[in-house]
Amino acid sequence: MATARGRPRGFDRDLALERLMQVFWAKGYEGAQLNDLTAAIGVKPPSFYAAFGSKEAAFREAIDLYIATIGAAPMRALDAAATVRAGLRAMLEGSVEVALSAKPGGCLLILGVVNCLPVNEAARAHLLNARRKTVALVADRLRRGVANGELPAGTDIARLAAFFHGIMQAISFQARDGATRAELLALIDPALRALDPD
Amino acid sequence: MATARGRPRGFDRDLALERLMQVFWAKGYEGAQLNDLTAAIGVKPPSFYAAFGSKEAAFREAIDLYIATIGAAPMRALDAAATVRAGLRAMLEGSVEVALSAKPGGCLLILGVVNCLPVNEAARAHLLNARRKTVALVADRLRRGVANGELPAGTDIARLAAFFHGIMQAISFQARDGATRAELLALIDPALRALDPD
DNA sequence: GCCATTCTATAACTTCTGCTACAGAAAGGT
DNA sequence: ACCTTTCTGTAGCAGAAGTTATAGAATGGC
Repeated sequence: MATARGRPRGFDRDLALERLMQVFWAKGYEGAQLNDLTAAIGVKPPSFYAAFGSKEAAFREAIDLYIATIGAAPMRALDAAATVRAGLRAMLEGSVEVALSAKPGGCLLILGVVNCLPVNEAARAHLLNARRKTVALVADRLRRGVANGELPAGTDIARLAAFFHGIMQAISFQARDGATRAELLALIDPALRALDPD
Repeated sequence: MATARGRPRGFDRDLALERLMQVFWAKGYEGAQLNDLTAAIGVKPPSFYAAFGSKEAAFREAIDLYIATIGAAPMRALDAAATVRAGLRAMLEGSVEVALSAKPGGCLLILGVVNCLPVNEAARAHLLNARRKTVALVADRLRRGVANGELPAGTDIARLAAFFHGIMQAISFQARDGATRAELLALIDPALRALDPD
């Protein structure tokens, strides 16, 4: 083990990353300015760059942290439930809680970069990739439902996965627009009708 | 009628506004830089400012034009159809066409400003207001459906209106993420299940 | 022809962006 | 004690953002 050389860092990097995540969550990638980021850590730019490399690298780390912590709960709920329907309901209810747990609300993976300058296309691509993984997890759960006979054999997995991901996007967007918990939860029942037999 | 005094404008203001709308549509409010806007008209900044006042004023005009032209078609289709179900289907299909009719896709009212700097909060508020009007139009159509007996008397109008607006948001987001026409249209049938009787 | 009026282009301004050169401070190695 | 290594704050970089002062060009009115 190489012992720590040089002057030790004056702040907790893990805690700092958590705060960076909060700032990116609240303001989006481009809306989060270096001022906001460094102020949230209580540190000057050189320390920020020494610890995280660049704004984009910090964003990627923040995204990974978000996926591992905040975003993981709804997807775990999806898998843990006994039935597909209960799993999707739990996932969507979890998404509502996530969307309300920060101001101004919504999912970082969905809202973090929507429009961006060409310079920041890489950050957008990183989020797009994360969203695709979300859809894949929903598809996996649906596939399990077909395998164990809960859903009919001819079920269009991709279509339903995209649909329920669409409901998550709607929850995020409406939370960002100031919807209440009751309003967001009210989106779930109509959506679950998509599982009804023909 | 006061006759035109002074040097006449060297470009067609209406055509220019249409091009500004296209740029805002493609890049969003903050993503559309003055460079892009003036280049799209073929004009230098002072002419832009003489004609439109400011970037934000131009955006508001572009939004109004979008609502009156592009955005009006789905809402007209909603009203023109014989039944609520057919109207909602036509509205959503129209939204798909709108979302695919420009690159990189999606609705200007939904995606034009998502994250923004505090300075640009007014532009965001302008779009938020336009979205509320969309929801109100859907609610009106649902109310007509209750009035003529097509929907049950106890129907939760606000809930369903928010839900179908959520589907429009999902269409916009997924179009922006590169979904095909078939994928976007596949969101509609599951959504219309929300109208099924209990 | 000359005036007032209005549009246009050149060129710049102010402000802010992400980022960094520099010098000093705080630690371990020897 | 001294060197190396690494973090820290001050101060400022180059570039781009939206916007505008200025001077010139093009029209109608008289």
